[in-house]
Amino acid sequence: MTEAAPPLRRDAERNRQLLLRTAYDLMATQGLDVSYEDIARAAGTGMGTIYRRFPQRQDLLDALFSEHIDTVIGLAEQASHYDDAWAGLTWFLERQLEIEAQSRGLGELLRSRNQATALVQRAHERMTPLVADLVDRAVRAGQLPDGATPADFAAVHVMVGSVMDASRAHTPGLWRRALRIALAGVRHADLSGDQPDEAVIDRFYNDQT
Amino acid sequence: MTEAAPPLRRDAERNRQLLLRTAYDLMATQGLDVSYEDIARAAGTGMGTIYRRFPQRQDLLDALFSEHIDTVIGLAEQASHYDDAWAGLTWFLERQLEIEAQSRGLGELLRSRNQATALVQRAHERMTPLVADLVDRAVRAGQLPDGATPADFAAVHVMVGSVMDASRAHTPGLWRRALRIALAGVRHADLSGDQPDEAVIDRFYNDQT
DNA sequence: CCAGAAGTGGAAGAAATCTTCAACTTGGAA
DNA sequence: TTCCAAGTTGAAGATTTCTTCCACTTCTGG
Repeated sequence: MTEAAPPLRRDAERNRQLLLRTAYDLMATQGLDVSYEDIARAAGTGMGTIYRRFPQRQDLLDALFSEHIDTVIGLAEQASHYDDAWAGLTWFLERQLEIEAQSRGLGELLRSRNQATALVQRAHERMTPLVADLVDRAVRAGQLPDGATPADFAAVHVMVGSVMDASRAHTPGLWRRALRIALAGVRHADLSGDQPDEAVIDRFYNDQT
Repeated sequence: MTEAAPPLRRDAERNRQLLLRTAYDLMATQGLDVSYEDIARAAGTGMGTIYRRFPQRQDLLDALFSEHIDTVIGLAEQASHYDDAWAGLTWFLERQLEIEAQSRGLGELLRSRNQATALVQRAHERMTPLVADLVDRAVRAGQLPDGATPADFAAVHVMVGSVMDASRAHTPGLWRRALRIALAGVRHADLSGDQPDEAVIDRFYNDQT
């Protein structure tokens, strides 16, 4: 498999952590597209240091967000164990969006306005079946209208996220209201026509634009 | 007031039209951030020509989109004359989004993911009171729950737009389903808590990020 | 304490856009 | 037909961000 990387020198490891913390903070408020120069300056290191440690932006994103993404996957797993499928769905969406509300960067990653990393792709592969099962059960239990699909919940996710992005700076809680609207919507809308298939979800979260 | 600009020479006017058509087409598929170089190349002119005619990007956007924006304002006015307020609201949103579906650039402008021009600002100033009146009437008629606000419709607009952006390339009609969801949502959600005031709308559409 | 491997800094090259401008071309009034 | 104001072109400078590289510094094992 992959070679075990030799451990970093003490000072190098300290710098690595410093860069990660700094990058995380900057991305929490400014989104994923913070320049390496800004991160290095804020961390007080040179450009060379961040490039040596994270040659590809991908490497930085993975290091920054993989555990958060695992957390979200964990939420989906927890939700899938709910007896009440609708309760599971709403609980999961709300938790996931709360996490995204903490960090603009993480939100962008999970909703992939920008770079869809392998990390995120795997996360969606794991979560989609879980959500699909919940949707299925909710439909059978009469909690959702016939024709509701997992793609509708991807849409809810993206929709609420867009409100979050547009209002984060001035009305941080507004996304909860949007979530109430969107969730009430999937329950009450007529979703019988032309259901989007599951492939739509992938494309949805991989908007290369 | 402003001096009447002398009319352009025939060939210059031809070039101007050519640039406008080219820019419109490019922005319809790629969004507002097309480079001047791309536009000039596609139109077959030099860089200097586009800069001479539209020194600020603002000038180009105004020339490109002002009539479309007037069209949308006209839709809001028509809608405001509906006796059935709910029918007016849904008709307006659907028409507006159909127009945005034709052109990614126009959608970005109307939802101001990017530059909020004076043009768009004025448009919102004109449309907001009209929508507010419709929402008011719909609430009084029992077509919308107490607590529904104009800002909720701004949210619906942005939400459906985000689905449109994420799916335009592969599932062009998906936004209609999202619109059904969002509209069913505002009718059925509990909107009694902490209403966003109207100032939220402006900020919403002026996301400076 | 020392040698050398590991790590660092920041200037400099590369690439992509934006913007200007001086030499050249063209339309149209007289 | 002539002339010149208006218009055009595309190369070149300015900016911004990305990326590399090497002289210099700092750890750490022996």
